[in-house]
Amino acid sequence: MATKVFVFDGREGKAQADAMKEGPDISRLSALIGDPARANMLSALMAGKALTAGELAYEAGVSAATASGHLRQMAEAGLIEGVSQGRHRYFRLADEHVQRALEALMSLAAQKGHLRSRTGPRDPALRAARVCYDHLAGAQAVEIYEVLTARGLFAASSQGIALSTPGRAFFAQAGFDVAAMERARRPTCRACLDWSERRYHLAGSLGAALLQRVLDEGWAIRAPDSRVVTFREGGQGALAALLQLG
Amino acid sequence: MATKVFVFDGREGKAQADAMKEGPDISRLSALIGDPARANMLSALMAGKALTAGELAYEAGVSAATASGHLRQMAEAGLIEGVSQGRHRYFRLADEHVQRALEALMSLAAQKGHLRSRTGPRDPALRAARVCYDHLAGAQAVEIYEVLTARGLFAASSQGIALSTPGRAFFAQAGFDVAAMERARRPTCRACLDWSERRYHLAGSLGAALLQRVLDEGWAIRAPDSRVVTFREGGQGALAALLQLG
DNA sequence: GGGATGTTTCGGTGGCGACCAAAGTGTTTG
DNA sequence: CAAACACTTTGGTCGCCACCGAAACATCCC
Repeated sequence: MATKVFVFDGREGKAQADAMKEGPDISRLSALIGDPARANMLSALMAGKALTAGELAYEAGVSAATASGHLRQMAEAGLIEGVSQGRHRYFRLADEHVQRALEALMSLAAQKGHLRSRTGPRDPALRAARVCYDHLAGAQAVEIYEVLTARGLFAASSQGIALSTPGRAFFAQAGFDVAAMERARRPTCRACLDWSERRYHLAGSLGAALLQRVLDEGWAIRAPDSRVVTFREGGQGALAALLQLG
Repeated sequence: MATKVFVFDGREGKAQADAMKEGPDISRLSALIGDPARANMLSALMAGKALTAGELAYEAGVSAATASGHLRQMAEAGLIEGVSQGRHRYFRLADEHVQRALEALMSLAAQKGHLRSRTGPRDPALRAARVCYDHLAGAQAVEIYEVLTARGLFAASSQGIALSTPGRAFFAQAGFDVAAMERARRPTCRACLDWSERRYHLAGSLGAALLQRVLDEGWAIRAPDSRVVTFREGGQGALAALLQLG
């Protein structure tokens, strides 16, 4: 017993483990996400809409008191942000980093067979076209992204993807202020993994601008209490014409 | 009180929450990752090397008995895989999906200020060049990726990035069997977020082939007990010449 | 064979945290 | 102003899980 490598008495062990950590503290955030009630809240927030504390309590299946505690913890950890509005308090995911990490976890869980049920939203309208944060998602959005990609409008960049030279010209000609977008800090283009389709769609400031255009032009309207995007008669065609699809 | 929206009695709430889940069960895996001991083990495995149960127990700062239990749980959940070799049992991350999810969590934790200490590995040699799974990582790898990207060798694809037409020609001419890679199921190119640099480097079968070439040609050697890659005299230049850098 | 080393199983202990009810704070409505 | 509503805080209970020691396998080395 002379050469025992390390001793545990419940205290030294902990201290050593602490000293050993060098990377980011992955466990704190994961433990937060790991509670079923909190995970349900986060999943509900993945839709991109802000929800009240009461709605989140309902989603999680816990009492308002318990939910409040959970929300405080997640807000302190930087996973979510809450803004008070009257007697309600609205919560949303803090930023897209959180969204991306949750996406990765959901994708992993699905791939590992740890899924609780079917993939993605069951509502056909949701699968077809919906809002993801501030851009368009769903089968249509995936299709659009793939067609544009096949046309060579996006190039790989050190940050992910970016507009290629023809892409820059194309979107400028389509009426987007590409130059302003590329000056801003936010990435112009980002490939965002689609929740229901498991393929990519367009995000970033260009993706947001595209959704804005669709709504501004009245080609589609956003349902007030869901993230469904409903195209009006001719809206699809107008969007296809703008992007010169097929 | 006629229109009370929902009732909690502690049992209906739970049942309701279960029925409500539709997405993947994100909480199970997150709870596993959320324990500090398990998170330390996973962080240690992020280097890509297989480690024995004892080594992982030491990394986590827990007894061998406790570690064994943790490892069993993570293996059952599909996070890690263990192979017995003699009286040792070697564990590694199950696949690159796990790696990607952990990367996303580490990135998020770092960005949220939840880091326990400095970013990435402290060892300068590790920061410069190391192995990430089966490809090259570190400052050099990031630099290489950015130069190649700036030359337009990669294009955005529906799967992430892919070889552009000039890229395909370039690598074929450099002696890589590009056609075979693109026939295989594994993505030829993938942008992998670099642990220490926080920027992308090249992964996928092309990234693996590149590392293989570097090792085969004797331009660099892989240290036996770490993931450091040490370039020999002239190795850097030979690699730069192959890729026509600078 | 025997002894050292590595890993797992078993039994029992302890502590952390999720949970709710009830009371407290702030906001809207009548 | 009072009453209803939305949320948060407090106090206390309970269950789960990480943890260890000891013992049981398993494997290698001499």
